[in-house]
Amino acid sequence: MTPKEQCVAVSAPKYTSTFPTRRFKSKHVPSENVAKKTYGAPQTHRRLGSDVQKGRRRSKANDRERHRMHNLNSALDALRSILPALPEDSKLTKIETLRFAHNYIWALMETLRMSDQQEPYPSERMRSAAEWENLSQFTSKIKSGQSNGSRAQSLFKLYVNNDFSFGRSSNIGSKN
DNA sequence: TAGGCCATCTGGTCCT
DNA sequence: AGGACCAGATGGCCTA
Repeated sequence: MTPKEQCVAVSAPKYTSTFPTRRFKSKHVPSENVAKKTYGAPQTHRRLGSDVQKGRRRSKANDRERHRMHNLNSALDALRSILPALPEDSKLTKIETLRFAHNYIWALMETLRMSDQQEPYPSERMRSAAEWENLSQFTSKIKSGQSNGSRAQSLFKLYVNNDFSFGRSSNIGSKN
């Protein structure tokens, strides 16, 4: 098995995502014979035991870790499924999903707060009227189904790549 | 081709 | 002792 084939086999997930990926198209080939990657010599072992025992423990730990990460990904998929999405846009990355969820929750809370207090203006935490305009434009476009225009696209990116909830819409490490 | 994103393996640490 | 969690390492795929 070539290194490439080996890695593809190793990467084969046992779960199936409900979302098409934007950047990762059918790269994973389901395989029951998951090859083991070979890394450098093992470092000091805290636990004693035969190599066979250690091998079994490692294999079980790998299975658990894989399962744990699949659960984490399933939770992320569930989160994606309840977030508004642009029709032609495909799956958000993990970090985009978390940022968007963070901003979206905050926007909903801000909307509730304003309706409770009958305030026509955003809170002082909102940086500017333009910022509020962006937020309300985006939510209204989502609600009206007009979320496929270029304006909506740019607003969507604004939501995904910025953090609105700390008084300033700080860019939080996005490359965009 | 470089950089981003991902799945997986791995060893260490903490908890039950 | 064993499981959960975490971060680093590794290498493949995809896009700009």
